[in-house]
This record gives sequence, C-alpha cells and structure tokens, in this order.
Amino acid sequence: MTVTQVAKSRPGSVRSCEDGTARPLPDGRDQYTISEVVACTGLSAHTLRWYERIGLMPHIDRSHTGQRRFTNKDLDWLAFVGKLRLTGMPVADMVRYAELVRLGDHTRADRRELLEGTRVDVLRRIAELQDTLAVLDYKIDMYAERA
Amino acid sequence: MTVTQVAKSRPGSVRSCEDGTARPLPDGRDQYTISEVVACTGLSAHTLRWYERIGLMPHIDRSHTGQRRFTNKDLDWLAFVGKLRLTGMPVADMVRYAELVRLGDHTRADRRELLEGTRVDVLRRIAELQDTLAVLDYKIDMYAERA
DNA sequence: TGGTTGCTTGGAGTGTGCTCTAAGGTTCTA
DNA sequence: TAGAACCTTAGAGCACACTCCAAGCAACCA
Repeated sequence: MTVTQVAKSRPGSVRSCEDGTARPLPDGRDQYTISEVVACTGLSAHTLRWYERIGLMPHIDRSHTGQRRFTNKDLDWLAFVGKLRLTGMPVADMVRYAELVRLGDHTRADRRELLEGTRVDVLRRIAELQDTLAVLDYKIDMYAERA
Repeated sequence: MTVTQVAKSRPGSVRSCEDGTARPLPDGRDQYTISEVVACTGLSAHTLRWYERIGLMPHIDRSHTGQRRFTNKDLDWLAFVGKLRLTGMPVADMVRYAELVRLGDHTRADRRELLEGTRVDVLRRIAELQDTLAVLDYKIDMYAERA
C-alpha cells in the first residue's frame, strides 16, 4: 500500500505552505499578513477569519493596529486542517480537535482516539473509491469497445 | 494498484441492490414500490422523488393509481448513481450524464469522456487520501509514543 | 490632502443536497 | 366500514461550509 513506508519523515510540513496551489513564503520569518496566508494556502481571507471566529484556529496575534499576524505555527495548523478537510471530516469535529489541543496535554488520548477514528474513515473512503474506480473502468471499457 | 484486475466481471451489479445497508429484493420481479426501493438503497423516499424531479432518474413508471413502480433497470441506475455520488461528483454533472444517456447512442463518446474525467478525479482523491493517511499515521504515532 | 489599497468587524446571503410539510388520495387489515 | 399505513404533489425549510457586504480605520504614495 506504500503508506507506512513514510514512517518518521514528517510528511506535509516544513514551511512550503500547503501543496500545489501554494507559493512558498520567505523563510526565516514568523509573521505573515492575511493576504500572504491567502496567497500561500489558497483559502480566502473570509475563510481564514471565519476559521478563527468558530474556533478552528487559535486566536491569531494582532499588530498594534489590530491586523492579524499569522505565525509559522498557524501555517502548520492550517496545513493540517487542510488534510483533515480532504478526509471529509466535518468542520465541527475539527473544532473539537482544536479545542482538545487548547485544553493541553491531558487530552492527548482523546486526540489520538479522534485521529484514529478519522484514519478508519479514510481507509474506508479509499476502499470505496477503489471500488468505484472498478465500476468506472468497466463502463469506460464498454464505451471504448464498440465506439 | 489491484484495480484493473477486476477486468470484465461486471462489478457492483447483479441485483443485490446497493452495498452494505441493503436488504436484497425478491428475485424475478421487475416492479418495486418506493418503500421497497428505500429499504434496499438506503435512500429516502424524498430523495428518490427528488432524483426523478431533477432528471437524475428517467421518468419512473406509475401504477394505474399513479404510484411509482421502479424496475430492475432503475435499481441498476441508482446503484451506479450511488457510486458516482461517492466520488463527490456534483449532482448537476450526474444529471448531465443522465441526459446524455437519454439522448441516445450518439452521445457515447461524450459519456465516455465524462466518465474518464471522473476517473481522473477519483485517482486524485485516492492519492490525496493516502497522503492524508500518512499525516494521520505520523500524528497518531506521536500521540502513541510518549503516552 | 486626497486617493487607493488593505485591513477590521458582525451579520446577512449563497449554493448544494437533501429533508420536510401540507393537503389529499389509495390500499390493506380487522 | 373504519382506521392505519402508504402513496402523491409542489413548494418551503434546513445544515453545511463558506462567501459576501457595509461601514469604517490605517498605511502609503503623489
């Protein structure tokens, strides 16, 4: 399945923002405006503010004029949230996970349990999709045969 | 990838309704009430009627009193739609596909193209999910290590 | 000094995919 | 023959995840 071979290499991190749509940010900095984060994550500014409002992000630092200043830690979190979003996990569940993180170290077991549940969902989704792929291949074959 | 090994075995068909949630229907029949279809597909009656209204299903036969009588062909179609739904394909696109089917044989190339596009989407989704799985495994490992 | 750009806020609006309601007709069981 | 269970319709309502709006402040350039 070529999945666990990744082992300990810290996947999907190391400040290249997200994937694909992302422009890399200047290294060695730890303060980004909302528009920089928009450029690098592909999320809209509206969405980023909304994430903060609903508690899916920790409270973001502000400049002396009240503007958001995102840190590298915030970007890491956004990258992880992006992954969870791909699994189809409802935003409410992600908020729950975020809350557990805020509550501190004694919630580690709960967090692990939550992620393991998500993991099972992901495996099921992959199986479903591979099943669907078989159906699609069958149909496409039918259309290809007597074109 | 163990996908094309299915080859020509007609996957996901042969009147066992859908998967999992489904009770099999009595064989050798070709007329089912909406509640029978509900029991076997797991879709709600509302959803089935809505599918017909928006053109995602062909017009369903009626009894002399106006009640729907689904055929085996309808059930096959619903099973296929169920697969497409799993891919995240928007309902509007499925309706488009249904229209092509209604329009007859000369739309076969279009239909094939549509399904091939969907196939690419599915492959991408699977890759994304496997990527996400790696991230989840990494995190779960972290929580497991120093419990 | 004025104009443009970029940011702030709370709250309203949007698109998708159902899901339910109301009002009424049909079929089955006792 | 009554009552329950099941079906019909058009249209309204809902949950989710954004997405946009209005009004206003702040920073910068000509």
